Amino acid sequence: MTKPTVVTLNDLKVACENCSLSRLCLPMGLDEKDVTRLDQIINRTKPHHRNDYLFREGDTFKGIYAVKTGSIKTYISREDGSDQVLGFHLPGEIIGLDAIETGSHGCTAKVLETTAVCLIPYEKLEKLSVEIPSLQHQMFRLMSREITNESNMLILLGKRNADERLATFLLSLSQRYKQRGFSATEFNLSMSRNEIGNYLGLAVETVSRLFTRFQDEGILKVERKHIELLDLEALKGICDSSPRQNNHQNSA
Amino acid sequence: MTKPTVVTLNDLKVACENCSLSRLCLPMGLDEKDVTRLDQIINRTKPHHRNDYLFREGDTFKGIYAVKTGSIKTYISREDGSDQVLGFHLPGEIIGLDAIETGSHGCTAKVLETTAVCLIPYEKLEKLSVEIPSLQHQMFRLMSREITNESNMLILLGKRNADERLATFLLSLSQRYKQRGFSATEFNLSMSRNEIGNYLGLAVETVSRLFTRFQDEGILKVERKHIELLDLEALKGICDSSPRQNNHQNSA
DNA sequence: TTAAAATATTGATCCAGATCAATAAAAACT
DNA sequence: AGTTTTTATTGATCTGGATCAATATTTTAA
Repeated sequence: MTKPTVVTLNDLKVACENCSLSRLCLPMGLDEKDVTRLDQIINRTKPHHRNDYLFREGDTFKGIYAVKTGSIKTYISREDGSDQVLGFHLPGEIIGLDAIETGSHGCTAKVLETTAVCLIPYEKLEKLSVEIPSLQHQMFRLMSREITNESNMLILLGKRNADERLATFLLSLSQRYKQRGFSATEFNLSMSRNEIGNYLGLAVETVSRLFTRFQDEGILKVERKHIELLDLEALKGICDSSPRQNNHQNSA
Repeated sequence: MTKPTVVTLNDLKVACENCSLSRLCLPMGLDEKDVTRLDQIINRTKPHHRNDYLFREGDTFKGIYAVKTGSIKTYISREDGSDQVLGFHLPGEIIGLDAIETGSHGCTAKVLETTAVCLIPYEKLEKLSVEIPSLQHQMFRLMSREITNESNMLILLGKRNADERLATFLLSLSQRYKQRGFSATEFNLSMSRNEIGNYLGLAVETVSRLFTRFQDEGILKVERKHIELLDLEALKGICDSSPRQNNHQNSA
């Protein structure tokens, strides 16, 4: 509490130990002293604005980013102009872990709304992880979670129909907002219908029609970007409904 | 070279330093001394046979597995009996990284053909990674690569048509076999058509028809599980062909 | 060796969701 | 305020690949 270290007002605004997200973010599980050490390697910049790039495909990898406020989308472009949205990233989430192996970014990170991020320089982070076992532990956990998240998306894209995809997407946002202390049932979408469709492997028209239908069915209320989830149970029901793709593979 | 340590014949057969895969696997980038330390925590078991499980969904996470010989599939089951194959794993590849965060396995690993694996107990590995920075480095790299691989699958499932999916799959196998010193153009599929279809988000009938068509077009020769790739360039052409999904999102 | 079960192939039909098209409504410029 | 551009909605049509169905082949069991 009464640390003797001199901190400026500016530092106070941004330090991990004063950040409400630290229990979700990289500092999770670190003790006070170690958080301070981590803090010292982190670069904070002024807020980024809509359509800014945090990094682009092919950029040299400098470090991973933690979202503080706002939201980010990551996507991969193909030469023919088609994109694949890989994810939407909310406060407390980490971006850029896929670039560690190759040393350059394999996707582009674009700002969806005014957003503040922390840049954690990777080389320093790796050195510090050797010195702070709990930091290494947390890095392994974060990367492991990322792998699990992507596996879940593979199921979504490989096996689920349009209804299930959108319902799962909305519930995911709901849960993540809730974890962050926001309403689980009322929020604004920072991404367009097009981006949602792209992420979910659906055409924009399909997304639009689904929103309309879900609203007609009383499951939610949608007006432009504003969403109100009226029946979470119904949404959950949609997520794991139809038994399609009954492949008995080798049930041995 | 002339290490004074006493090793039994059995040890010799299996130690990382005598394993031809070490340049692909966990020991990559470690010096001789560190490989020996890593070796000491690794458990080797007798070969597993077709349809054995390495671990099942929900099992307590003990450690990660490195495939030595043979092949493994990982998949997630749903209560309704439908599965999603997450991957096929060849020698030198690591399985189980997704379980680090939760402490229990989120997918099942099933043996496709007689297979030898190394089990690397996770707690010991984490401790050792603090002591051996190059091991921590390699772990970060491996996990990062896993994230990249899964991103690539997301594109495949989200945006590519059936032809592109199968062509990409075959080329991936080709490259991975080549890296491991096997033929890039002739190999046996250890998985069924059903499993391929499941992995690629296609019906088994579609996979079967594609094999037939690719053969008719002179791109490959297929007989049951045996594949001969006759025209790698044609396959590559199929992988990045059609410009579908021309979404101009926000081209800002 | 034969029987039963699993796996693969091929053909016919169907449908969820893509694509095409038109309009409406916001947002961004001027 | 008006004009252009982007984004969203709704309807009509089309199609890639799923599903259904029948048969053939291979593997496993007995």
